[in-house]
Amino acid sequence: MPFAEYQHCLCFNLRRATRAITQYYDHALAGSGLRATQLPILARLAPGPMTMSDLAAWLGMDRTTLVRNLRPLEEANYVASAPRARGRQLELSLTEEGAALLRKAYPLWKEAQTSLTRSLGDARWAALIADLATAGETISAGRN
Amino acid sequence: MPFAEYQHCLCFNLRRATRAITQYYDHALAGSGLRATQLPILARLAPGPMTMSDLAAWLGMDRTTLVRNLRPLEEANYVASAPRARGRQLELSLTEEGAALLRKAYPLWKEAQTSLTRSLGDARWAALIADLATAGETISAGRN
DNA sequence: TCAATGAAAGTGCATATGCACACTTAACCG
DNA sequence: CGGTTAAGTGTGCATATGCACTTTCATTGA
Repeated sequence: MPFAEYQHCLCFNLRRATRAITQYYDHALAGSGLRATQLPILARLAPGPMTMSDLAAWLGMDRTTLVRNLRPLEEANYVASAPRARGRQLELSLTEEGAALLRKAYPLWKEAQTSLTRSLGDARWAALIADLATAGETISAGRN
Repeated sequence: MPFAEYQHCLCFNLRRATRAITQYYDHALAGSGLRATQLPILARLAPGPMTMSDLAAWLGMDRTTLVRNLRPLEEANYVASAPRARGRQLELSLTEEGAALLRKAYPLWKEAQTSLTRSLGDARWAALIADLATAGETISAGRN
């Protein structure tokens, strides 16, 4: 009976850890009105506008997922979208409210980030993230 | 301007990697009719029945999330639920169809697992998963 | 010029996730 | 015996995720 082997599923173990850590950041950010999943979107737009497709590629998520994830951010006026000259491209930009929210969330995020970093130490976290990136590149290379 | 710091958010990097790896397993399992998220549920029930709460705790997910995740599995008759004598407890068990599906999915899962394992090697994956478990325990300990 | 092509964005569907809250019932207690 | 408490489960809401398919529009080519 090979069922015990499923317990070592890398996908499952990763998802379980990600659930726990996402909750941790969500609780830390609770007072800010931002979720852990929304913060990277705003942060990536802070240096300057981007198109929808480029932002989705950078975030490593399906383009159509980003369409929905942006909706509450646009309704709250944290992100603005405007058509660009070329083709149907949309230019997404951070509004002043969005920038203000990022500044407000920063200490909450920083506290969670620092505290979680301490659990393993900088070096091991860096290695872990680098390893995950390596694995991610390996499997996307396999699609070519 | 501290916005560049957000790029190193552990939560974001974990979530991005998890998205990629979940897709990888989902594609590998495509022919089986099972998703990467459903496989651990069936696998955990294979050795014997469990209650809803115990299963949710083992999976490390919110109990109410499990209620929904079980719905398609019950409708497809892979999992059966029956009330138990004590309290309102529900006893969840794998049906014969569920067990058959697990057997069918095994080679597909095994191929994905083996292939992904090769990307870093056994040792580094084991260390990575162990580190994530350590971090997870640290942050849940902080809630007491 | 106009049809074909291709790029960019959006929709419908199904599942995944967790919080706040409600419901049900067994056990416990006066 | 009746009221309270605690445990176990389910619902409503909002967001997260990706696939198949559609829509829109600029560019390319005959």
